[in-house]
Amino acid sequence: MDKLDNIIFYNLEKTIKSYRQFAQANCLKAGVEITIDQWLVLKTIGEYPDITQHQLAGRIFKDVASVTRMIELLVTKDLLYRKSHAEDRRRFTLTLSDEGRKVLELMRPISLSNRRQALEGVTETELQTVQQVLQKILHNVSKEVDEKSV
Amino acid sequence: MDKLDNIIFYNLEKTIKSYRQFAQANCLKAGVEITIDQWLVLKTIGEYPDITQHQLAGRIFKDVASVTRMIELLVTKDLLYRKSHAEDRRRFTLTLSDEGRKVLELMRPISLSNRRQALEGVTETELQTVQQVLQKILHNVSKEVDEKSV
DNA sequence: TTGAATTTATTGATATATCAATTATATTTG
DNA sequence: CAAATATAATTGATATATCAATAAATTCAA
Repeated sequence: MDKLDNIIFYNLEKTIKSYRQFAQANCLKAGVEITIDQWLVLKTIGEYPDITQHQLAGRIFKDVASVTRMIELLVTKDLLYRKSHAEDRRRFTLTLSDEGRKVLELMRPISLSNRRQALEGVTETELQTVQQVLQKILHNVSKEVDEKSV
Repeated sequence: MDKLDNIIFYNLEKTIKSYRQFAQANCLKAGVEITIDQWLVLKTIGEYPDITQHQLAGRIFKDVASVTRMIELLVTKDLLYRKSHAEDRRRFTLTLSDEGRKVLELMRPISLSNRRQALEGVTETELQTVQQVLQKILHNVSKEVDEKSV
């Protein structure tokens, strides 16, 4: 009853880790030298060109400290430029380099195919249920900001 | 269409990370000084007293290297004993200390309550669907050992 | 408009993740 | 049985996770 295998969160972790390994292996196979996490950063910057590192961290559920270091790495790899922000000198403007955009292009079909393969045999209805349940859990575990102020 | 928010794996990660933070915070609140991962190790050793580190790593989807280091830490914290295995000198016998068992006891109600809170409003049917989908995904992304040998 | 509070980001310390190389012991096989 | 192979675990290197402390710039408020 209390066994790990029956615990949904355990299975969630197991699944997501397996998927990550699968996805990572497919990137390498396709010759893209980038981690899934680094891809997430690039992709998010692509979607939100004027994002702060703080917001970025929130989007990809990482710590700002991790984001700082990932960005350093991506800059070193010449996938990303970072320059001081024009209006707010605390911030940085993050811009994809040509190389960075190329990587995103290369990754698009790969990530599509990864997802398609992983979801083979899963119906649209099932998928919706999963998304709903995830939403509920997310809501349940998010800090109830003012539970006591009621 | 291609936006991160629509990707189920992105939402899986988001949910599991939020749950982890929630669970970790509740442990600390209850005064248990242990990470969720360390708890997983202890719990697994409790369930499988004669497990090898290699098997343990498999069970908790971690690398053997990570397991080595986590065990070192748990031994340092006096939650775990490690002694050479009687029959196979490559191995170690891992045994929970009294303190380790106490931590597991303390954690039981906490993890139950964590899960109950997190799953509030999720029906049994939904839960089953999720488990099914996870199983399918897991199957899809697991190495197809002999795809080509057909 | 100055001083306090807030925001943005970095850095240090420690834990975990992952890969590759290595060591020690066991097992298999020629 | 000795040599080759396999298994169990460790170690080093590098990436990421998380917390706390700090620094710099901005905003707010008295």
